[in-house]
Amino acid sequence: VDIALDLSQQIAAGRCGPGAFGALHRLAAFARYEAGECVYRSNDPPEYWYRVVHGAARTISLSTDGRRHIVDFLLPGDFFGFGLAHARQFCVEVIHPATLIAHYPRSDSEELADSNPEIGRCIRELAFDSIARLQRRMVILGRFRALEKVSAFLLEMAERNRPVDDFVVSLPMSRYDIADYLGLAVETVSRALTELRDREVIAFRSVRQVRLCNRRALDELADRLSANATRWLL
Amino acid sequence: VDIALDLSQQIAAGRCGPGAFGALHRLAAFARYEAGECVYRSNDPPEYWYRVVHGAARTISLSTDGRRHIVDFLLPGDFFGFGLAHARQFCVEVIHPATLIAHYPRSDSEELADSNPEIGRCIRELAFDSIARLQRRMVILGRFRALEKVSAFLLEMAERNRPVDDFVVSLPMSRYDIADYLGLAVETVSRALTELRDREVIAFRSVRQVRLCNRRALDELADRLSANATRWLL
DNA sequence: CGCGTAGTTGACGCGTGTCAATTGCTGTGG
DNA sequence: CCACAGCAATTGACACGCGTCAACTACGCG
Repeated sequence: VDIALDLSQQIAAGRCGPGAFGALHRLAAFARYEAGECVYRSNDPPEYWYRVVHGAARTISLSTDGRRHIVDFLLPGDFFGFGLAHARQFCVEVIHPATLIAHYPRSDSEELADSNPEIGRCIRELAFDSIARLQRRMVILGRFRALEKVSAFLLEMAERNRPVDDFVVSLPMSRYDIADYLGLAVETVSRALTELRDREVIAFRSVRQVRLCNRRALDELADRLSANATRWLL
Repeated sequence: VDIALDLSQQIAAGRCGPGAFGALHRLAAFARYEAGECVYRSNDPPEYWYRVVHGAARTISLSTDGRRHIVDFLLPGDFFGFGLAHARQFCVEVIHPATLIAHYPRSDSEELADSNPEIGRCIRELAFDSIARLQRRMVILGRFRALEKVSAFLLEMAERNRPVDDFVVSLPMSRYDIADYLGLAVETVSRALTELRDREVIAFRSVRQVRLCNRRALDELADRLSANATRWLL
């Protein structure tokens, strides 16, 4: 386990000093999962907060008729397990082989957050970031056309992959997962991707490695929420 | 301003003692808005946290082509303005006449949260609840059929209206708002509602007051995420 | 009373879900 | 090494739900 790399990742990503995170990290236990394994199921007692160290996982919700919806993808650096203090609504399953996940005992972490303002602030910031990300996803899901959704998805993944490469995005999840994430059918995802390939907006290095050839076109398709919508009255 | 009512609301809804909330409340300034007014716009400096005391508002995102998407409805008791510490992505507009909103200066509140663990924990809980709510909404948006979305929406509103009445839901927002919230066309929302009325699942007391006649049917339509999906392997 | 906006209803076409067939990839065992 | 199984991914054909456009009604306000 490369804790050093791990730590620097966190510090780079967050707004917390190394000292504070050190204290939190001392609470962590690490566990390794294989693809398909369950980190927790709905209704499991909420004993831990978690963080992905390496690999990838998905947060899923199952409806009674068997349909599945993926609520979030969890990539290295992402904390999860926050929202389930009162009722766990979702399961988390690992989707990448040899995924490493840090467990933080909930009550100890809460205490630490109470006694150490820096940690407390840090957790708040993490939660707020989570909210911001979910809200952005909300907008993507609300979009109508499949091409926009898929474009936005690729940009989201590119953004969250930053440490690796800005132009080559690796997709640790299957097309089915992407479909359930975007609320589309697998076939539609596939068609959208080949459409983008034909337009030479993206290219495939392999099935799960996409190169973004024309970022600008992608941005236009995804129609990144215009931060310049300042002049709106009403 | 009925602060007493307001406080008891908070205490009932949250997991925070009255003392802690009192300290937070002493920071609050209150402002009254008319329908259509803007609480903040994207890119405004993030000076405050906010809370709806009375009335209703919407969090919206505008795309460059003019389409609008409603990210969240804000009802009495809801805190907002959390997610924008680093970049404000959304505007918040009031949709109900004479809406009252509490402003909490951000830096003061942060300090208070740092120095008072009870407040800190409280804010965390609020943020976690927010996350849970957003995740549930994510599932609704991911659903395919319009009828399911609208049913789920009605149930969500019923749940958030609890103080008023479990069976009569008042909708402070227009059909257009509902449509933009669910990622549907106005006409589709309208059709779904009349469909539900014809099936005698709901009845209209007025255009914006819905009575839930057959909660069970509504639940089935919305297919509340089965908390009983315990036996899932994979 | 007349205007404007919100809401409903109808007709129609497009996008996407569904079903089915094909191809490609990966791992396993002969 | 190849054969085969099993799954992931793609592609095509078709149906249908929902977005679009348009007309009409209902309600509130000056």
